Amino acid sequence: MILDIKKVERISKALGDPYRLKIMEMIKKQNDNWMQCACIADNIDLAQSTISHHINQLVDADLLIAEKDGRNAKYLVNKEVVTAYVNFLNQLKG
Amino acid sequence: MILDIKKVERISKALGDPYRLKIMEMIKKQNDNWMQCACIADNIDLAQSTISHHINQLVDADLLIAEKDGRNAKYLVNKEVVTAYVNFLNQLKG
DNA sequence: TTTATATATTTAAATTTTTCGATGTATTGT
DNA sequence: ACAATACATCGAAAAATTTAAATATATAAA
Repeated sequence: MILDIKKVERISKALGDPYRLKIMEMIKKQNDNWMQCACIADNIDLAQSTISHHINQLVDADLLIAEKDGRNAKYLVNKEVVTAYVNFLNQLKG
Repeated sequence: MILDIKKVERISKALGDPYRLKIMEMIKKQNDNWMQCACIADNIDLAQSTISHHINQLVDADLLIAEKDGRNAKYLVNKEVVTAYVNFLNQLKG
């Protein structure tokens, strides 16, 4: 998968915030890489609407895959996109 | 080299801007990876002070290594930091 | 030494992002 | 049907970022 430059910008911007980085790391640490929204909110000291906004940015950047499960939301790290982003970065090394 | 989370944030933020991404790509494309500030300014339609500000953010994040050469400034992609950033990202895949 | 050149810094305005409270929507449980 | 739960969206204030003009600094050239 090859990312266009606008996508690289979105991904970078999404990763350029301490709370969003924390969210990514929390989800990574789950055994199956899945995490429920409510559990994320339990571990971050921000208003629910603010957390929702942050998660949205990660999903918009395709760093997270969102799935609805009844009234819950679950999130998974999108490995394919992380790999594509890494490939872009490796290019920068020439 | 292992980056702390604050550094990862700075690097991500530095890469989260179209002009800064363009600067990184321009420098990468040079045969020896070096590029003069004036040459960068020639290729980007922003005020000189704005470009200086953008370059500063890339240097602050250690994505670029700056070197003074008389009254000129030259910049080099810091491969070691890019590699460390890539390592952090690969971790996110679990 | 005076002038020109290359880059950095300061200041302030414009824009974007972050944040939260309030409200909306959809789903589950009683 | 009604209340409770989980998450999303809206609107507005606060904070951070981007931008450029003006100015400063440092080096080179005449």
